[in-house]
Amino acid sequence: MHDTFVSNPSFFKLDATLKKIRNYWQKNFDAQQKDITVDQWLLIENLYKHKRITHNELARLTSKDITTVSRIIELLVKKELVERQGSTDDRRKVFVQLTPAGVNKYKDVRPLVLEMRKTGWNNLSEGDYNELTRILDVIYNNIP
Amino acid sequence: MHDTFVSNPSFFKLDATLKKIRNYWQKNFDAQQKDITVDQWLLIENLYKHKRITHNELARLTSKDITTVSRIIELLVKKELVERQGSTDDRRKVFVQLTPAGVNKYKDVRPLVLEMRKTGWNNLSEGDYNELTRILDVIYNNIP
DNA sequence: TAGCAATAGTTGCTAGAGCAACTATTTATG
DNA sequence: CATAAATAGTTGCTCTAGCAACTATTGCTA
Repeated sequence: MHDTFVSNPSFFKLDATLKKIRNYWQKNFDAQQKDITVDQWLLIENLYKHKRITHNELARLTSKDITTVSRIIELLVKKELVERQGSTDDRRKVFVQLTPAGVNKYKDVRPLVLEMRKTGWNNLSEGDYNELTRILDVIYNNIP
Repeated sequence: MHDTFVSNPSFFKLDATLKKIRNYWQKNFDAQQKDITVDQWLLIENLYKHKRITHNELARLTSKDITTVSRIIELLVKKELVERQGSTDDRRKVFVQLTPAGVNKYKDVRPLVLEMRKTGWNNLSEGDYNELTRILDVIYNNIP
């Protein structure tokens, strides 16, 4: 591993790519008046999958800070897409789940998301996808 | 390209990896009292390379919004690591360059950055690096 | 059982991201 | 030459990120 390799700012390329994706998603959300942000979507997606979970689990699933999750949930509650329910057996916990409107939002936005993912993966094979996954996993696990 | 492939949230993995890297960098900066953020570092690195450039060019080089660059520069000016100079031939432009203290900061932080990059690339080959670069480039260019 | 540590969540703070609206200047076009 | 269009940058706004400090509750342990 020679120096040019090490000094090459791969970090930057990751950041640039992610920003471009995020931007593209947000512009499409806005253009189709979906009235959500990309991160709000990520939470909705996870809530649809897991039905009823705590802030903590949601944070872990989304790789987000608990404080960030707390605030995004707050916005989603205001939009009446999500509701909170204090746990009865452990009164520290707060469960979160989609409202019927939240479920509708998921179903409404989902096709657009699939379409955008397809656009991103254009000209790439499943092997490429596996490679990317593998490399990112190694990097992730390299970092203490 | 079957559905599991398309629906797989690669976006999420990119985001998670980047956050982990960014976090690791920041923690090391803090632990060694470098007194900068990761994005402030990215600007310093670019200013060291390009000596004297405008906000606009800096934004393009770093894939950052001009407004964001403007604000980061402001913080760096407060820290006396960077100085601004209005252009004389085009009075809309503002040139930015490192102060001597800024150059010292670059030289002080640089070894730590190289070390951290090495950590991230542990167990990966130059081929992996090329693959990652290639795939991210394709994704980047797929997006309008 | 009393007291302390651990856990779940919230609030305050600083910083980065990006859009919209604005000023100031330069360039293009009539 | 005058006016419009384009460009560089700043400011205000909302949202996300993450740290520190805080409350409330639960679990552990002497």
